[in-house]
Amino acid sequence: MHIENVLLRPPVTASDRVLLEIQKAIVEGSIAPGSKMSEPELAKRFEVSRAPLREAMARLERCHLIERTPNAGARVVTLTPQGLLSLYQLREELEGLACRLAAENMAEDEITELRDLLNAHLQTQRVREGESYYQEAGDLDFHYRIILGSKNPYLINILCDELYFLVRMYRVQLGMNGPRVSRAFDEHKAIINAIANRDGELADLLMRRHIGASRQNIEIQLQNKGN
Amino acid sequence: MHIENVLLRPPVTASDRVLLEIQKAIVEGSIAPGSKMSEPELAKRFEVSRAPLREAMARLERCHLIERTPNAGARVVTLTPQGLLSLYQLREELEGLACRLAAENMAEDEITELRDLLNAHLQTQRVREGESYYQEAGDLDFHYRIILGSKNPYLINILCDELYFLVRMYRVQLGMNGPRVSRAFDEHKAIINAIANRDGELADLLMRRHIGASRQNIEIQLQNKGN
DNA sequence: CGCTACACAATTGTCGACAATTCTTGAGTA
DNA sequence: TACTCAAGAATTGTCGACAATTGTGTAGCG
Repeated sequence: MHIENVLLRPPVTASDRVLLEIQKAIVEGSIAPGSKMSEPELAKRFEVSRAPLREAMARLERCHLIERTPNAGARVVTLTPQGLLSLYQLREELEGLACRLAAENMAEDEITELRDLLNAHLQTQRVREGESYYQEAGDLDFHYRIILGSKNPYLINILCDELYFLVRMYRVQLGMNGPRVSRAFDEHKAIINAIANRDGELADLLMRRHIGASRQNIEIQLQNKGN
Repeated sequence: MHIENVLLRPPVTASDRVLLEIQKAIVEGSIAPGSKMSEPELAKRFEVSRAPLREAMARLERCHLIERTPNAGARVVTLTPQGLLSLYQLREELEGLACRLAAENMAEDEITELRDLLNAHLQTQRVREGESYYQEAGDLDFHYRIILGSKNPYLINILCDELYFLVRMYRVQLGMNGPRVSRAFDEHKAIINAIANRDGELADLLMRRHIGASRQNIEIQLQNKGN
């Protein structure tokens, strides 16, 4: 049920397929941060020509997973405290806006679905206590739906296609499975209520806090790792 | 003095050159909104192979100037009231954030330069009353510097590389040269003062208003055109 | 007359090879 | 020993041709 790629079509072309594979590899760290992305090497490894590979790399750059310099090649991004801060500053603002717009624009049945989703996640969460993947998937699902509910195509594009892979990369590589889980559920519930009441201002505020708390959580992990 | 492409390198490669040419053509309307972007045709017209052309088109999609569908090709975007609204909703939020961050992070000499810039524009504005190009360039220059002053790389990328070409496209194709010019200068001045006083909250608010006013201005033009 | 299905044309996606640029290595010199 | 510079190797950028897919027009059928 996890919405993997919102605006990205099902991998119809070879470039799409390679993109998904490399995205996964980078997010999960099996291609190490900072490592060089050699076109001949990757082309051979994923069994495609360099043409679709380069197309995929262009899209990897678009979602900030790699950095290219002309005539010199590309490297996987490295995770830094400053980068995390910059990313979450943006997320707070953008997802706050998304919430406000969702409170105005979401259809009633979309809100109902969102509620059902949260309940379903609460069930699986109790059963599979601590399995961080499901929890992460559930959280992303929740955020995705609200973002889509904003009905603002540019906002959707930026958050779902360009920023969220990096968010996932930070989470996955820092191993997010702390005690924040149950609190996050409560926060999600409050946000849904605000949206259902069409209180955009409150939904905005709650989402900003929610993301702010999430950032603090990750910052702690990052500092622990640094020491 | 007009900062054309902030993060885009000088056109070192053929793909870069073609990108700049097509960007200009689309923004200025010499390639009509909604028209089909035929790869063979464009490749011949701009005297490159299809490889760099496709790379350029990938980047055009990134800044929302064209829309691609796999195996079917690309079309130039069409300007709509909804699109304008979505775009400016985002801009308000993002440039507000940029202002707040700029108030925190801009160096003193950067602020001084910004002041000088505004004064210089005021001079040329008096001389060349009504020449909308300079006025538009001046306005963009102002916004660019503040965005850069935020020191948030993701924010800079989104605004300068992905959204601003569309903003320009709306302005240029709707012929923005109304009576808003002098008011805009005053608003710019107030924003600079807030930044210089390190009052991020006020700078944020003023920028949101400034952009909101700009949106209303364009909306009027768009409605006039619709009738 | 309208609809479906097939074949053809045109366009997009992919491939392998060549050109241009950058990185590396090692010789030479101060 | 440290530095400069040049030649070689490797990588990226570009090209032209082929494969795969989509759109179109036409013929056939209901």
